[in-house]
Amino acid sequence: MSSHPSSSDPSGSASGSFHRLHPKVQRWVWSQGWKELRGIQEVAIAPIIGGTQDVILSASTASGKTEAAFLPICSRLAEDSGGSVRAIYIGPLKALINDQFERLDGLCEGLGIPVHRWHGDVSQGHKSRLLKSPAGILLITPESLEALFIRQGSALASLFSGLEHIVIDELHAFIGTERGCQLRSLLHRVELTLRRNVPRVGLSATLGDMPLAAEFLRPGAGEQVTLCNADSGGGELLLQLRGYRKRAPDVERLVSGEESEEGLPEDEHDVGAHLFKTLRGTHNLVFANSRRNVELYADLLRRMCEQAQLPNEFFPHHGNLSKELREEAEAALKAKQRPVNLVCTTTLEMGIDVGAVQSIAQVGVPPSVASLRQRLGRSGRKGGPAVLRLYLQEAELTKTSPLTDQLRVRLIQSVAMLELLLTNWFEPPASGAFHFSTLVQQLLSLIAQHGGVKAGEAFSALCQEGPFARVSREDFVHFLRGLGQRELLSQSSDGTLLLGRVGERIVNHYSFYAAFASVEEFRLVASGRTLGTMPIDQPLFVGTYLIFGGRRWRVLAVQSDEKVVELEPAPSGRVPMFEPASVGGVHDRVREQMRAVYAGDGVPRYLDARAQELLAEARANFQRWGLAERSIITSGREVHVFPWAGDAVAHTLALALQARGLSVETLGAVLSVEGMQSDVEGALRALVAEGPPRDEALTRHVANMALEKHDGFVPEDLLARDYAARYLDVQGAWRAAQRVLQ
DNA sequence: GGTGATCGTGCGTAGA
Repeated sequence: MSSHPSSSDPSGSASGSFHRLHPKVQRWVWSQGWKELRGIQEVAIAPIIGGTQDVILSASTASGKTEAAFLPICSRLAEDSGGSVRAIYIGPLKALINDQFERLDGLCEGLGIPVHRWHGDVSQGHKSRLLKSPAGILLITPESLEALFIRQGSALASLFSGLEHIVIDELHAFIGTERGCQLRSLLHRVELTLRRNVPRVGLSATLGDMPLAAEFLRPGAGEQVTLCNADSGGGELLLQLRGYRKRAPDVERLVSGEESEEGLPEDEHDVGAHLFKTLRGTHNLVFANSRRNVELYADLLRRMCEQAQLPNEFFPHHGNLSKELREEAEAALKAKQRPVNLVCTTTLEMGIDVGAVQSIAQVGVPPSVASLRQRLGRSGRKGGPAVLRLYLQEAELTKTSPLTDQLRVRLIQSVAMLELLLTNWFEPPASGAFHFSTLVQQLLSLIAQHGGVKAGEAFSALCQEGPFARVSREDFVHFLRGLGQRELLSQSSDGTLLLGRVGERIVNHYSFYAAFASVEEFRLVASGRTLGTMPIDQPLFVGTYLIFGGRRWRVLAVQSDEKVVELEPAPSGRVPMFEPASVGGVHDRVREQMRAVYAGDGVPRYLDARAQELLAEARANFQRWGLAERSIITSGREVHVFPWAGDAVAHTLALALQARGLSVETLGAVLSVEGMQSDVEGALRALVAEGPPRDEALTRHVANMALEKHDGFVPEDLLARDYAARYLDVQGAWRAAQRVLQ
């Protein structure tokens, strides 16, 4: 082992937890040349090394959270790590597992602790070796753990017999999702199999609501979870919001399919020109909201490099690009040997470490304050300020401009979100769903694991004590009957639940292991090289142009059976015509803040001159329509209702008006209703008088409620309840109706 | 003069 620096010995650190680590682990720390343990590593030792507590480690990106969890865990395993798998690490991404495997292997090698990784890209040979002589640490995805339950159900108890720790990385990515629900169920089923609890450690960078995260980590006993928080606190933030005017679309040009000389409208050029000027020569991330915009800007910026006779510095990065193209881009950014900018979707919000970047650019309305915060965390490490530039386009106004353009809702929503970001508020994760789709999966998986289960046992394992605690016994019986009718289940003469004909088929296909739904995608190939995949929902013709991988292509052939599109390089690409006002579920707080921005007169210092103009226009139009005093206005044949509340309230209100025979369109912040204002007011008054509407009265008007993977098997009434819990807010809508009428 | 509405994650086995 290497030298022991005496003056800056890690054992000299303040709280002195270092000495509790195993001597070999201490030696590894010295060998790394670390002067001291990081804050989170220091505080994590005591609660984890005891081997009995559930722990959440919350600290910023690249703060050494993995080591914080595994220095104490490895200390416990250093003398003996055999007999069975002794610690499980669960990661949301294969790439993250590969990263952590490299890091952990270095630590564990000298300790004689075997480290195994297990996911879809790991060879059968490695997997069978672990099954033959299980030991040490297992790094695995939730899906592969699911596969273990189904394929190795009877061997699981011995495989995990001596399990002492379960570590969950990127905990926040699981909270409130189908995948997170699946994970909770799997963790619970591990403990049922072993007939004892196994301490859990959750790792995360951004956990706003710690009690909620703790309850997710250990359902029913969240208050007993030890919270270790070592965030350095908010550093300096440099912020700018840049406004742009977008010309009204030239219909003639759009109809004829003709494009401006450079193939793009000038508006994108303005944003692109500023991005090019400010970012080139350094390392930055550009978040562009959709894969389509990522491709658009990556292509534009690459061509600007060409024009300036520079080597390309801009690369696209999104989930449909092939692994090779993504890894090339990530490696180039991480290496920092030459200037590299990645134009990306949410792919670079979390996960693998690409190192700190100079700045973050956000093009278009951010999806949420929470994701903005996460994105910001990628810049300004090592003491420097975090830099965020937000680019926003608003349409040039004409006599017929729609109300949302007149009110500059994109700009105002972005200002509202930045204001909330500055007060340190961000959206809590979704909660309240029943997750019936994942209950289908977990029930079938439980049956496959044991070869069959009694209904009472299944209810107790999954609902009573498991993650589906909100499902009553009565509902469960109804649910089982529905699955029986659809041949997912059958029942033996002694009442044991078995897989039915359909159940057998879906469980035995590998696509069963994931809890989330996926769309059918085409593979894009150019001269034998796979560029990536793309969901294609409309017919593609030979000769069609498209942009992908940051370049322009022409379709040569479409092979529908093989789901392959063959491409050749092309000089021009199609451009999107419209940009949605916002994406995803906007929170109540954001819309309340928007109203405050409209009604106020302060001008945030981070607005550039054009953005200030647009803000002034928005406020003038807000006043002109009298929206400070009222929330219903009539324009032409449309009545506009402003509930100043989030998407759940707006959606509920729209359904309630539809239930009264009105034709309603939801445009984010505004509901547009066809008809007379008096009719709309009458409907709202009736709604207020009758009290909060019942779910069933509203979901009747929803065309498609089956949105999750196995929803098609769930009885209609249960599905409606799940839909209402996820997407509606009846109390909020009732209060909003009262406010609107005031 | 008026469309369209996000992103991302994952996978076993047999047989050639």
